[in-house]
Amino acid sequence: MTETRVPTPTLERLATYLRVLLDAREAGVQTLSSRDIERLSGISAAQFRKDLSYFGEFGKPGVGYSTQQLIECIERILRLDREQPMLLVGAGNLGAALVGYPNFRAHRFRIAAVFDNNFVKIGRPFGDLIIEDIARLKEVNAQIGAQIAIIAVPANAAQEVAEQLVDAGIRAILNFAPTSLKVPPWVYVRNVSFLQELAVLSYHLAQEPKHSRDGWTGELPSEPTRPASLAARVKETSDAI
Amino acid sequence: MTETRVPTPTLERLATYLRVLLDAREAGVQTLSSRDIERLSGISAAQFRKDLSYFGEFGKPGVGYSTQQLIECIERILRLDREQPMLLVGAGNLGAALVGYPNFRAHRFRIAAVFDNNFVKIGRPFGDLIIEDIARLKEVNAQIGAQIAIIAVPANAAQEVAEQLVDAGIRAILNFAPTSLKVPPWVYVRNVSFLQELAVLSYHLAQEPKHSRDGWTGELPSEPTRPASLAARVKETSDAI
DNA sequence: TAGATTGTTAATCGATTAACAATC
DNA sequence: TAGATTGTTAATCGATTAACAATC
Repeated sequence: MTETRVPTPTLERLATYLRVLLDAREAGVQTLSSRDIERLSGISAAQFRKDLSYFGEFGKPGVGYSTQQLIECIERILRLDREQPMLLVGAGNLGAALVGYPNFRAHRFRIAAVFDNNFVKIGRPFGDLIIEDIARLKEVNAQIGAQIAIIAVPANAAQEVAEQLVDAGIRAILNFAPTSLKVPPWVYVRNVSFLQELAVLSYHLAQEPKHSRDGWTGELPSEPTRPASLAARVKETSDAI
Repeated sequence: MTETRVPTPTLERLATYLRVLLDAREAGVQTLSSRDIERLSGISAAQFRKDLSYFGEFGKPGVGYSTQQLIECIERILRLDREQPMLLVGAGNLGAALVGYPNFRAHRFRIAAVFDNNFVKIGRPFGDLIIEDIARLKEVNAQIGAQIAIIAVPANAAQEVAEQLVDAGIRAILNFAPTSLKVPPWVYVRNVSFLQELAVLSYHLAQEPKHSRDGWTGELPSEPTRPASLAARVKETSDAI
């Protein structure tokens, strides 16, 4: 692991590689080449190798990468190899979706406590948890020791919440509120904005499609749809995210 | 509007500028300079001017930008100046959060129909809507004419759903399922991955904080917390996102 | 007018892609 | 060994930043 700064896009792609590798392991695949990763992820083989090169050497020339070993390496890099307790602030619809999100557990993320300032909600059950008073944030986190928090409150409350989180020892925040948080330099923030995503989609509707429909055969360039039975698919979708 | 390709980061920032401008208008501010935008958004004045330059000239040298006019221009660029019906697929927790998301309306996004394949859910109310059978997707959208759709189903069902959406005339997809969708070239996809976001946060916990705590006074570099009364704040937070 | 601020150009920075010697 | 595929270097591409003439 050299001391070069790792580009953020590289870190984001690491999570994608991991997903592909986990699928491959599930399917019993022992080894993958960078070309295989390209096919499965849509990210170029060169990009994949360059991304990994920031962290070390993980493959064998002429052979490829051991699925199992690479999974372990990426999990270690991303710190997914240990339990990661998180605080959730905001017991609304979005909070409910996050508490119920099934995929967190597989990556050892766990929402350890949920907070709100609405006295009607405090004390009520919320998934497996009980909604705590936001005023008890620091006190509760003294027990939990979470370093990651999720902000799922309205924009006008988010800055106040962020300051309380920092005071409680949080060092990384996932912010769903549409506002720019001001935090000290040792706290890392990532913003998720549904409106921003939709706005970018919306912009692209205005653009004349550069690619015409002619020539589109319905053939997918690679990785055809998995041959799942209708029954299986029905079962799979039955519980939406 | 020149024919230069607009960088995606520029489009993403446009949504941020708009948010700041709407706040400013709300506060009665008539005019803003690029420096003001920098202070309010955290995005540099040079970046802001460069971003706008892809679309035309909107300011007056020596004066700045008319809040109202710039809002209108950005809304037109992002197509937020008209009603935008959307389809939602997946009536789970996340779908519920999206249907209940209050900020969509302000930007003229509207979830016009929700679909699921779980026959237990079909026909049930979901927010203001009734959950429709996914099999009726094309039929229903023939009425609605939505061009944007949101996928909020599990990963293993997402590709199948995407194909049905494309068949129903959808041209832009916001995908919450952790999988790479294969779609024809005239369909624009954006992915939102909670796990990816958390993984990047998690990585940063491992890094030794380059910025020490020393020298942090709690003073925020700019835009101090709004002076809202406690009562006001309590009211504000009472309904989480 | 003098001061402020724009829009744009040029310089810098950073990320992606292509190519290939090393090596399994 | 011959073929395949890695890790890395150099070339390309694209986005951000800085600087400044134009202009209100």
